[in-house]
Amino acid sequence: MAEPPIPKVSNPTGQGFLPGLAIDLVIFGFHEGQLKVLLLEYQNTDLFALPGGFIHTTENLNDAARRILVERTGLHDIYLEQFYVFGDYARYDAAKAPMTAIMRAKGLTSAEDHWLLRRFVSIGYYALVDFTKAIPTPDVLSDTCGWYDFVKLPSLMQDHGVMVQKALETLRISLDHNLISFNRWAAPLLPETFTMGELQNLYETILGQKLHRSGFQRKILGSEILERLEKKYSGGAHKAPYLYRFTPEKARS
Amino acid sequence: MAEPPIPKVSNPTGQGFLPGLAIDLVIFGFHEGQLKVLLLEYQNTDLFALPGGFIHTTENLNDAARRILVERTGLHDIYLEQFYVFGDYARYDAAKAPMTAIMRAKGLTSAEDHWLLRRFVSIGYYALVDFTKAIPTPDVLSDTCGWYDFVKLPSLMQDHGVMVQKALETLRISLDHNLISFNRWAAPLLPETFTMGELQNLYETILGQKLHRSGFQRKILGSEILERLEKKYSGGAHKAPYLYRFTPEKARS
DNA sequence: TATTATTGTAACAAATTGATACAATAACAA
DNA sequence: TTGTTATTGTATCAATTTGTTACAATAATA
Repeated sequence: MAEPPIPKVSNPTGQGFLPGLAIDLVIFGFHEGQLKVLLLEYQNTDLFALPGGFIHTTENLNDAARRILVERTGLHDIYLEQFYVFGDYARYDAAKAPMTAIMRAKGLTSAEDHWLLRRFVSIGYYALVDFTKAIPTPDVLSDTCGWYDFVKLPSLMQDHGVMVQKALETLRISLDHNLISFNRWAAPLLPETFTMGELQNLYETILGQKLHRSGFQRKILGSEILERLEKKYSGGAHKAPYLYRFTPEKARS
Repeated sequence: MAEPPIPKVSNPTGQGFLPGLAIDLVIFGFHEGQLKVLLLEYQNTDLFALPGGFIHTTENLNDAARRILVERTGLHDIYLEQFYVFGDYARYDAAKAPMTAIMRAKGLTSAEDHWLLRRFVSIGYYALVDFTKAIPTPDVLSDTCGWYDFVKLPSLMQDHGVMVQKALETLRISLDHNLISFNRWAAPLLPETFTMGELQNLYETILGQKLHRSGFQRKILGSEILERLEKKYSGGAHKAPYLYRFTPEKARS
């Protein structure tokens, strides 16, 4: 984040950006059994899209992903991970109509050779946060920026639907591996301390299937990523569950 | 592979290519317990490098990877898979010296603003073949193109060493999943029919560790990817092993 | 007809996972 | 106080998978 963001609207030649290369973000949101995806709507269009953007000419790719997240959604300090590059030529044609509409809505000339209408290869990054803690704000290009239920996503621009699917596959495969990273930043998936039930609910929501309570507890406790704290008196008419927290980095082997 | 390859040497502006975007290939070669990597040496330099190249403006990314493989190594019909995008800005500086040397060796002007000296983001693809069946031929840019033992790789240009490491990690994690794909093309890792021992040797070489014979057999037979054929009379003073082949696609569930 | 090397598989132990059961409570209601 | 209820932590046992060892089968060769 070395450079100030270049206002995109007043950048008719795409100067300062790596040409032909974009980043798109699939930000999954979780809370109490719900899975959502962060989408934005371009002004005066009916198009839903993933937040995306371009890479500054002197910027690391991973830094660009983080910057784009901030600029387009207002969210910051979120753990992002690469998952795939989308580079079919057919993306180009698929992008023309929606991009022209977006530009027209913005009052931009949609000259045939405008840089935004050229072919782009897009690098996909994904993240997972608590959507009640990550309140997005639309940027200057977007009407809205908000959370949409995964089970009833609106249809998305271009190949963004494919991106979401591929990101979810990656997330499911690597949930164990990335859980702590996802949780260490702003908008963590779980509060500082949480119950085993809350953690299991997170797993079940992401994986889209029920897990056996006993086996889950055994697996998680066996992995030694958790530290048990005092009990939580929830007010419910039942035994109070223990609270846990992720073992601080320094204390792990 | 719609377009004829553009001779790179006589392309002083990089026309016809997506700017700033490259593909680099980590081609692993296996044979009888040895693991190798395909490297090339640029003319009149001491630089070893991964085969790489650029993407035509109307070409699918995955097609570009296959074309680059053919153009730079002469190998064709090999299953390639994306594994990571290398996009740190520091790659830029790291590339300057070697690229200048390569260009000078080629008699090219190394003007500061030459397109090859600009910043590139590189998409990594990897593959796994039998290096005795995949005989590479150097292209017009390279002195040599050949197989190098993984355990004593020469030091590589720019961040190509990091790429090899990352590719191997990916290969190890997804060997089960991609084995049949790697084997279905030219230069398959195993002959049409092979013994269980040969398959186990492949696994041990890629994973870099010994596996228990009994357990390996159980796992592989249990996965039902193999069909047992007649025995192989090897000439050795011992019981003849069965031959196997991968179950043809159509016969699998 | 032994000998040797290697293979296929059985056999058993050890470890992991799946399923069920049950004791231990917080809160609440009688 | 004393049930009642819901939920948690864990024990228990079964089922499955994995790790290890053992052994019979058997080509080539001496």
